[in-house]
Amino acid sequence: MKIFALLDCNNFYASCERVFEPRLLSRPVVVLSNNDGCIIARSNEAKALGIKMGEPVFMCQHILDKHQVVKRSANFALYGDLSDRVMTVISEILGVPAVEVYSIDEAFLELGDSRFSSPAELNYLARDIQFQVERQVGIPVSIGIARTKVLAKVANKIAKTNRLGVFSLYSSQDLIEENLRIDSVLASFSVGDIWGVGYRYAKTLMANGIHTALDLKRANHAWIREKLKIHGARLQSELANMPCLELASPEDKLRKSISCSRSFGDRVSELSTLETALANFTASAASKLRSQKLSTSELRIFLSSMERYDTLSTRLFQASSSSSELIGVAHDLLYKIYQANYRYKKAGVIFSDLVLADSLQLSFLKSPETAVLPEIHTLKKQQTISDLVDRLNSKIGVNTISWAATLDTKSSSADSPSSERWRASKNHCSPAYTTDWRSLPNIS
DNA sequence: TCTGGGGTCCTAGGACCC
DNA sequence: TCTGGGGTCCTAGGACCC
Repeated sequence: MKIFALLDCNNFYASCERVFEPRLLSRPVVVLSNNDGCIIARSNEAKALGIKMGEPVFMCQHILDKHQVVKRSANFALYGDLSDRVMTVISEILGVPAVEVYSIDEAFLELGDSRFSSPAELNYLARDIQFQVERQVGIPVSIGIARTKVLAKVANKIAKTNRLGVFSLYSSQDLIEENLRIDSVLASFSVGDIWGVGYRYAKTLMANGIHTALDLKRANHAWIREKLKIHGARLQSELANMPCLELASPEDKLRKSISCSRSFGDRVSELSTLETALANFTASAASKLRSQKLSTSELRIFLSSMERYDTLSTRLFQASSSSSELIGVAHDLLYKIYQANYRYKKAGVIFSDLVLADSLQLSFLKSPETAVLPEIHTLKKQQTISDLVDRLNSKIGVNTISWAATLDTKSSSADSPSSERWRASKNHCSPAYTTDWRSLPNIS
């Protein structure tokens, strides 16, 4: 029987900000969403002040001011890079046969086999992992251990809230004894804190007298199956220490969609501004696509204003990852759904039906536009241009070279002090210390 | 008097996660 | 006045096929 560990970085974004700014270590820190609109991460000190996750900044401004809370705009270039480093450290540790990167700040680890490793040995291993990540990357982590993923999540939550570092629900080779101990833990674990039980399910469950994880485990299976569907059935099994979720393999983890969307810094009505914004989103999503060696077969765009939400998608004749081609497609869709007289507040682009670029299937049919058969060398040429742009930008610096359509050249300087009104404001952003040469920290 | 069975594909909506 | 962004999965219903 396998044992799972869930490793979770503590207050990840706030901790990332502290790696290069150690003076923040004892101060309350919050990280803000795009447009500096919402709180998306808090240090322990900020949590203690009562600042809530997802809270709009203007609603807790008084607390931020009063306690001189340090604000940082989200710096995903930095967080993504530190995340990669954490995952690399974990996967190089002996005694961890497999790793599933679950999110930017979490990973499930497989920790050998209960027939060969005692609970004490696995606790020791987890302490070592925690130590290595903190020493090599500078990010504090908590680890939960159990025989199922859901229970490992429970254990992790307990490790985190009680600042234990490591907490295990795999406590004995004797299952009966272990299950008794698990029940005592589940009895004081809120049902809404279980992984997979969100706001709505929690409401339904509590309205029916199910308040703790133990209540859920013991609830009528058919009723749970009806209300929480297949998901609930799995949850009950996992809570009962019977694994039914496995560690996902890298193939399972292949992206099914890639998107890029933004709320605008200001409301936008002009078509030319929307063209520029969508070109930027498309170029950014296409570059993500290429970094994962994928091509997209379907492109969808959406526009939203106060009054309406419009979306339109199209299938590509031939899967592509070429920025210039995809920008053209996005613009064609834009012209079909754009309506003047609306003040748009957000737009985005979504690629789906992704295929691995190296197993690209060429069409046997002629393209409806050009009436020629797609040829491998024209695809290669487009690919080469995009690759070159990616290489220059990663070698010399972000935006060293960009697509003309992404530059705002049309709007006059008269209507707005900034020609990029669609761009969100980011007034408290730390440098991209680890991903841009120009932002390399100086030590003097 | 009698009206099947087995599919696929697509979309929208709803739930969840970090 | 001011409320993010990027994902996944499941289900139901409709249109359509033979």
